[in-house]
Amino acid sequence: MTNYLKQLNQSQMQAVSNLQGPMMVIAGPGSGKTRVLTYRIAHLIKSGTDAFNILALTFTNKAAKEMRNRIETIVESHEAQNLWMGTFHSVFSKMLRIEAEKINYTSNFTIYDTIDSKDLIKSIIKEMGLDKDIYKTRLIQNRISSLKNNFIRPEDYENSPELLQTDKIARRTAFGNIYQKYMQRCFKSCAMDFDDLLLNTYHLLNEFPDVLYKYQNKFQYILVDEYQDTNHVQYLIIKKLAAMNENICVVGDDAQSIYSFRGANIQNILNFKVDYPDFKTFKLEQNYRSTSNIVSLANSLITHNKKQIAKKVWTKNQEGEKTIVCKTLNDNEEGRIVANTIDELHFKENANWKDFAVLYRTNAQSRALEESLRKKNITYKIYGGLSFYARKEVKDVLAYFRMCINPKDEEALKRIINYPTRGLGVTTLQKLIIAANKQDVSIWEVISNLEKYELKINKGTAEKLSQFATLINSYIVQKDNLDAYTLAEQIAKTSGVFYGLYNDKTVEGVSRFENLQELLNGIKDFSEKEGEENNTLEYFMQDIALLTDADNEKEDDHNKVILMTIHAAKGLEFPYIFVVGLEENLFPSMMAMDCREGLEEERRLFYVAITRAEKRLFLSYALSRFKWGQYTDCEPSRFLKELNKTFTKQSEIALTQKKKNHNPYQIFAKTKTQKKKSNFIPKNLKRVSAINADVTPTKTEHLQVGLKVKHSRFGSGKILKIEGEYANKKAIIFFEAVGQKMLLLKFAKLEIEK
DNA sequence: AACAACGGGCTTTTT
DNA sequence: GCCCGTTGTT
Repeated sequence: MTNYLKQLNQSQMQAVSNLQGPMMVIAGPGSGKTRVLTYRIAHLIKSGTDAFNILALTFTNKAAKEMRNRIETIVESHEAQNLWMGTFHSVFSKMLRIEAEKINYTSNFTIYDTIDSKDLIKSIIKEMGLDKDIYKTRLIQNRISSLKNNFIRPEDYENSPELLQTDKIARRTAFGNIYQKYMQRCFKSCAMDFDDLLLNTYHLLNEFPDVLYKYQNKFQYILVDEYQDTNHVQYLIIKKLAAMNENICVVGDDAQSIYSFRGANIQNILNFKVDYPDFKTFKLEQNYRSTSNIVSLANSLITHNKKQIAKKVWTKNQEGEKTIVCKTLNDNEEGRIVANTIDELHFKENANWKDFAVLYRTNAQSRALEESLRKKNITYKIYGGLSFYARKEVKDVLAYFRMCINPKDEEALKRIINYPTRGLGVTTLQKLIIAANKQDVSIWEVISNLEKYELKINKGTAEKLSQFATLINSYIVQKDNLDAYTLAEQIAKTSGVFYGLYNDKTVEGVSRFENLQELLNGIKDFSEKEGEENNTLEYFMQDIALLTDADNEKEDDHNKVILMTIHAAKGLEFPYIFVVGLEENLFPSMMAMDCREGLEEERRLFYVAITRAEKRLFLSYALSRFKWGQYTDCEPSRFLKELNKTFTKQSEIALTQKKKNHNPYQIFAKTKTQKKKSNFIPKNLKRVSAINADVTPTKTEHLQVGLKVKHSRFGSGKILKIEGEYANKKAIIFFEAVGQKMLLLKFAKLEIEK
């Protein structure tokens, strides 16, 4: 047995070493799921499998990257670079670029992001002369996406009386028409949206037996992470690919399924049993992440779900502190308390900023938190929200790049045809679109051959259009000869975009210009990093198309408090977790509450949130929250009642909002014992917190410079200096083990050594 | 074509 | 409250 296998427990070991045949690993939170996946892949490679023959599908690109690095370390070779590993979207877009011709695409196809696809749907609705209040873009977009994820194409839709009836009732009879037109327009633009990447992959494997055969042979071993969050099309793809060898290993946790809105389907777990009757199941139930209090708390919550696979998550870890549940007046106070507690823990427990994460249900909640953190000078980073590449100015420049890689890209063209202004306004664009639709060609085709398409435009406009075409063509000619940065810089400057933004001296304008600079810097890094073969703009665009903010981490972001939605926190872990906004209609969300499935998913989401915590967990809710421009009263979340009270501690609220010099530390908890013990602290300096509630403050009177002391964590040390008074009394101590530290004495629990 | 003024809707969650 | 899109004005 090789050395690296010794680092696994028995169930992990079994899951890693069972290489052949279909298998499912049910892995509780913190049970070493990623470990199993990485070691399993490493073990496959070590056992002689060619990395080229392994397909590993992960939930995020970041996870794939980290796993690849870890595998490389274990197998001690660069073999891991040959793995096909990444998200469904990135792996299959790679496959689609190779096989594009088969499905009548070209390999330079554009990937439309949500904004592109929204814009396209909007213009289709407008062109069709439909009422935009009945045909709401967002709704249509979601419906199209959901149909695609369930492998219902426009023709399937038209053949489904059920679906037709739904839209008939909603008076959206033109939906099928929109759906069809949307698909056609994407195709004509040589573009795929996120869902198309999956849909077309399945289409490719389904319609072309030779392609299927090729990849079935190639992927002798298939691994799927977060299997509980795969959707129907993803399921179909995996099933196809695995059909020949049946060496498929899926890993997941039904209790952590939180993406049903994206088409994720627990049914896939049940289907697995039908498709591979002789499959093996492995359960990873020992939690290595959290204290036993946190594990027990999470277990007490999830038992309220009816639908789940039986398993018992347990831990050998120490008991730890109880979870604190905190009632607050409003969202601002909630933010303030979170910020204060983080600040205090940062100091008291010598924690790094990056050890903290604040999790919330909706992105909108980040605002109050941000304000509080900023006031306390706590360095933080928000994940989610508007991604860098989604910013208008960035998208505008990228549209030029997209045009020179794929000039058929309609959404890119619409963005830049009159940016910067060149006298080609809406009227001209409308004429172009009508002509293009009529002849079933791309807009670019029309612009490139104006005389052929008999447009009713005047000579001046025709001249401007041909100038525009010449400009784009001049970029296209250069695209294969120049590296990404040189070309990008040239486009930015010669198109006039660069100077347009440069001359805008408003606050927003300056910020936009900075973003453009940042984009160019990013491209520069890319050009320098990649080899000469791969440093073209085309490769850069492929690289960024499927990136999320999480993949885009900057160096200086590494030690910051993290703010994100619970969805974004999936798969992550932090020593200190704050879950905020535990209120009815917010968490559980209003949208999800009316059906059992929805509510159970919200509960799983809360389960995910709780189980992110390693050491300490804080839950809070507000009595009032600023919503839609006014304060709304809130009720505590039903989930709080479901938690077993043995593992929580209610923090008493002192509604001191109106008091002058009110110190929020007092709010977090003021237990009765605390009041007694803290008598010697003058009132105005009383700084007490819940996290500290049952700690007796050190008698600081006897401490003086030169004394030898002992600290519970840092060991023996010598006091170098004492400063501050009363509760703020601090000592600089030199510890033999860890060096010099400044400690606030009331927290430090120092013992005097003789 | 560009800008100001106004009104409506919005909050789930994301590749 | 804020963003977005629409309308009206020059």
